[in-house]
This record gives sequence, structure tokens and C-alpha cells, in this order.
Amino acid sequence: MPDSINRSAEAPAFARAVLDVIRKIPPAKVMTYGDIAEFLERGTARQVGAVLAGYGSEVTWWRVVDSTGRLPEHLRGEAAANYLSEGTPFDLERERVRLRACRWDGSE
DNA sequence: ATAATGACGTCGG
DNA sequence: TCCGACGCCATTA
Repeated sequence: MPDSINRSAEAPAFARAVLDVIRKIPPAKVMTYGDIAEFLERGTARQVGAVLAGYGSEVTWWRVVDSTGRLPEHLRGEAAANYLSEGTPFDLERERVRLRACRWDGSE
């Protein structure tokens, strides 16, 4: 049954997979949109971003950033608060996570 | 069928 | 480092 004709409110398979990965990211660690697509060996960074746009509020969305360690303008404030509270290496000046220090590869 | 869109990524200036 | 131009690809118009 293709997602295109699935009218239920359930998240499509790809979205569920993305959300599951995000739930596994440890506190103070982050993954990029591209990292997630690569980890799943499915989809692209843009598609992962689309999933966050639709279901992001259900997970720890601030632990997913772009390849430069940033998030879109409208989310930076909330994200910064979380980084501060969970101790994520964060550059307050440039409003971006220090990827070199806390990028997570998916291993435990 | 065609075109615009978007929580992206890479590269060149 | 910063920023614009492009490439990318499923979804939406």
C-alpha cells in the first residue's frame, strides 16, 4: 500500500524510521540531516528535513542540525536553551553547535 | 505534465 | 569565514 494513498494519520514508514533514529541520539550529541539519511541508507538530507518539519515536535528535534551545526532562524532560540541545559558544545556567538565535538555516529 | 518548494549539502569566490 | 549558486529529490500546486 503506497503512502500516497494512505489517508490515516499514522506517520509513513520513512518518517517513523527517521524519528526512531532521533530518539536514540544521546543527550549533548547531535546528528546532521545527511547523517540520518546515510545511517538509514534511505532518503536524502532534504527528505529528513521534511520529516522534521512535519513530526519534529514529537522528538528531540534540536539534536538534528544541518552540516554547519545550525537550525533555521525560527528555532534557534529554543534550540539554544536546550543545548545550554544539556551541555551540548555550542557557539553562542554564531548560534551553532560545535559539530567537531559532539557529532554522533550512531554507535553506542 | 510542468513548475515551485523546502528544518539540505557542497563548492567557488 | 561568509555567502550565493547549484544540485538534489519527494511532495505539492
